[in-house]
Amino acid sequence: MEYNFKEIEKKWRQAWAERGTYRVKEDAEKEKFYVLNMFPYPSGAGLHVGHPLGYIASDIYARYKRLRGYNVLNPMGYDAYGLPAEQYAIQTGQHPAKTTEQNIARYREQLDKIGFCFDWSREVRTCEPNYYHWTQWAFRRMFNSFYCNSCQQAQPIEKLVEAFEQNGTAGLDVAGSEELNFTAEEWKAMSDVQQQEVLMNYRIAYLGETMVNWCPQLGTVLANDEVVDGVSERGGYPVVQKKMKQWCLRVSAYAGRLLTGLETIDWTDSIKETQRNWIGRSEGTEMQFRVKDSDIEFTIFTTRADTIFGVTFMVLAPESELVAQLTTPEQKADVDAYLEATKKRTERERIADRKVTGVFTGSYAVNPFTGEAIPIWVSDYVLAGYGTGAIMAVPAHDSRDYAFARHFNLPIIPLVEGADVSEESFDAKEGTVMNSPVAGKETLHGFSLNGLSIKEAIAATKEFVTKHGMGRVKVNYRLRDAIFSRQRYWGEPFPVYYKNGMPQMVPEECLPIELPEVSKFLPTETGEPPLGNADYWAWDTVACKVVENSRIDNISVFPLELSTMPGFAGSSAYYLRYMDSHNEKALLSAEAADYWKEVDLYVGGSEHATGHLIYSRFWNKFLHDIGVSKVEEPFRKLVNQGMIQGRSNFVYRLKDTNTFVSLGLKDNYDVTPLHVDVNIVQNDVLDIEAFKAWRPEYADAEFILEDDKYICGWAVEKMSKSMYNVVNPDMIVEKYGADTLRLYEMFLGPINQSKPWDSNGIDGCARFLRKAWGLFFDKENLAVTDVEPSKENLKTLHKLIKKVTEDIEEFSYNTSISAFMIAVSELSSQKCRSREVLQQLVVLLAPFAPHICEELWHIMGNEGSVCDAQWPVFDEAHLKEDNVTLSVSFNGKTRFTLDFPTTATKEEIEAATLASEQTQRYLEGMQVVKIIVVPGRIVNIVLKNK
RNA sequence: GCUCGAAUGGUGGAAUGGUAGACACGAGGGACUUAAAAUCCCUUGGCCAGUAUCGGCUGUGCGGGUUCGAGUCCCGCUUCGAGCACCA
Repeated sequence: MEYNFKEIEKKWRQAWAERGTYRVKEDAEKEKFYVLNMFPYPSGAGLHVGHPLGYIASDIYARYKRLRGYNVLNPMGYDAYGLPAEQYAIQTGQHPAKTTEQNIARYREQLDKIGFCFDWSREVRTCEPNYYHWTQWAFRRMFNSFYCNSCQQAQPIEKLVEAFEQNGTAGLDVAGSEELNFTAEEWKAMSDVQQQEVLMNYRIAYLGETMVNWCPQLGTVLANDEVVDGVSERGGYPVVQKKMKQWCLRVSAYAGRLLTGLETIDWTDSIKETQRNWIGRSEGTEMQFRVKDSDIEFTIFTTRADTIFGVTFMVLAPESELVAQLTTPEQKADVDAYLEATKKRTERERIADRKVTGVFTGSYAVNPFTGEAIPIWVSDYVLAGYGTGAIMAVPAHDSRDYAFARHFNLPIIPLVEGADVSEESFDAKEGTVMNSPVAGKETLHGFSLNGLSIKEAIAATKEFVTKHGMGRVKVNYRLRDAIFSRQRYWGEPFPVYYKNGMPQMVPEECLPIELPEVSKFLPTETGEPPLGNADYWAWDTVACKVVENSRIDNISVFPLELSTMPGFAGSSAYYLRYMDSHNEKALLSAEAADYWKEVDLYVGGSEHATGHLIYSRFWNKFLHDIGVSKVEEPFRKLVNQGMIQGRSNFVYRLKDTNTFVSLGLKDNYDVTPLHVDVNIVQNDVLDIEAFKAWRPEYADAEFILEDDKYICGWAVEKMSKSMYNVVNPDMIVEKYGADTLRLYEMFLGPINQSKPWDSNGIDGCARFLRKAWGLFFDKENLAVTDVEPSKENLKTLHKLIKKVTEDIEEFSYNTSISAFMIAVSELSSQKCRSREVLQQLVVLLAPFAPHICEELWHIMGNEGSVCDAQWPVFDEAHLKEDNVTLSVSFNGKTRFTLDFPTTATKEEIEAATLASEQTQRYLEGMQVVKIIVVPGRIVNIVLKNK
């Protein structure tokens, strides 16, 4: 019987949908397993063959786990808010909701053809009110929370108010934007607005005036991970630094937990390392410096407290408030000019030309250890946002300080024995300390580091500084708070209105605040975000609710927040929502959270390492703190699928003609390479008729062929429309079937590796499925019978069970497919007819090729679905043989093989090997030093000359 | 500059320290066919020898080392990829 994949796949697609085969419910009887894919942004271009790679890999795992008896949750949805739909709206006037709807429909159609076991009843879309209700809800809770450093947890803001009323800031260890100090009396004396402003300093979601990445072309601010090399990630437009009032999330408060949490999860080292870099923990010392002839004191941060004796100048960031305080009248003009100049330079320019610039303030600091005066400079190589925005400069042992000292002719004092600082600084943290202090100089309490190793010196200085109240040990993180506002239309609206200039949360029971309709999607004439175009009273749902619940008489005097939330808002807790996606009362029920807990396997691209994967860990930790999420870390195991690149094809046109030269001959002519649609090229051979029909200008093209064929050139490039190298999964499904596509995508190589898509090898997988199908039939009839399986049959089967089970657990799908190919060809040559063996083969193959296996399962007369079969049990006994063949080596070089009974002991093998005729030939004139027997593998005889 | 990862035939890629190149593609040869497609069989890292005899050498980016034995472990490089990058 012919393998008719079109009919089979259509039939089972429908049957699975009708029967709800992939619906899951919480089931206390069964152990749960949660498989998740990073949900896609539905772009207008549809899916290309790269997108399903991860989905197929996780689908195989989900199906496998189900066959092993787990209750598997494998949901899917859409990250539906995003810039492309909005930009399309600006250009065409088409509402983003409509574009998004259409794109989702297309995605769904494509996804359905591949045979995934998604439970679509749990689908979420981030742009739907019943979903973003909970995004707004979480934001609201963050606004009403602060982070307690001593208990490492988010807590309700009321607790903080209570503390202020009793003791002011005394004894508090909480995360804040700035360090504030006030007494309970001072707190009580504050006006309502003043108190609100103080609280804003501590809220986890807060409105803060910070330096932001402003992208004028996009008309919006961007988060740090959305800016690459000083331009926007989307569109590549320039980004400038600008001080603006923006919503922020206090991610930095969670830096410590984000870092230590990495140790508890099963992710690749490279992603963990990337996150560690991004979090950027650095342990150092904060030290106070007094300004000479002044009461002013300021604090610096250093990881190299040991280099205190080599400080020859101090540097302030241009943005630092100290600059104005410390600049002397004589220097004021110079400093002002410098500040003006740095303000004009964008981030990009600062990165591009690292010129050494700076200016002297005219003031001096006092070295707390030696009493020496040290000049204080201003330079933009010191960043305001990190540490305290001020540093002690040690040119001998820091390359940046060194460059600065050289440029401005400042002294350089080496502090490490043998370090040569005549050409460059010595930055390494190894060696023995000297000149600390310089011989004969007096220091505070006679403090000296001379003779210690650098590590010892760092520790000694820390201890001394702490003991004498000169500073404290401090851990700094590079991780910044996330900027959470975007001046865009197509995003979640904030549940916020303003009263007396201070933001107020819309009451919880009024959520969700729905996105209003607008007349146009651009900023307003007064420069407000697009939401400013909404007819104010068109926010009727919002307005009415606010009026009712807050008993506000006239809403129009209380402006609404016009920014929307960024892309990562909706994607930060979607994995929780899948657990209970129809719940209207809560983000999810406690029962659902208790049952599903966390994602056991998360599959997606590594490009989200510093974006989504940080934000959602943060978000989950917050939700964990308030009791919604049951676990500290949301994603237990993470697998990163590689990117599928495009493999472009080229034709070579003779200059100024319509004649094309085949690849092998092109060097003899003057030719221009042109991209050609990969879909009219097979195995690099151009389909000439299709080429002529491709474009009108090629209709009468002529060709210079080799071997009667036109061979195309190729290159690996990004998969994109303009390179004509996009391959759609639909086309592959049409031509070969979904099962072949699934197998081939997995056979391409390890899933975590990036590789170009190349349709060349797909025939091999198609052939394999036809051969597998052929095992079950004799011409037109089912050939499977109840005969006893032969020993060979069982051996082949159990070899396969072992290999496939191990490989799936390790996501090594390409090797398990190889194992299937071997098994099928063995069973085929064994003429296996055994129902027992073939049925187990079907179950093993079902995760990879579900349609064909479901069909075979039913043809063999089984009830139900192959999805609910039992995973075959491996039995070692079937692999045992009477004889084992061992290779015999001399000095590690294999010479011949010998057969031994399986039961032979090491000693018997040794003796028999030595006695054998073949061995004797090699022993002539040699002496046996020793014999190594590795059971089942090798016998190695070590020889030397007599 | 720092951190992490990788390097194996014409191609994608296999190899718990134990016969390197599984499996697949491509290529070459053959069978069937009027022919093509499909299918099946053989060969396929390189060099040499040989086909009456199932043979030899070499080979996993480069240079060392550990080991009876290294693609695999250790040290030092080269190249490529990824992340961070004036973070004190």
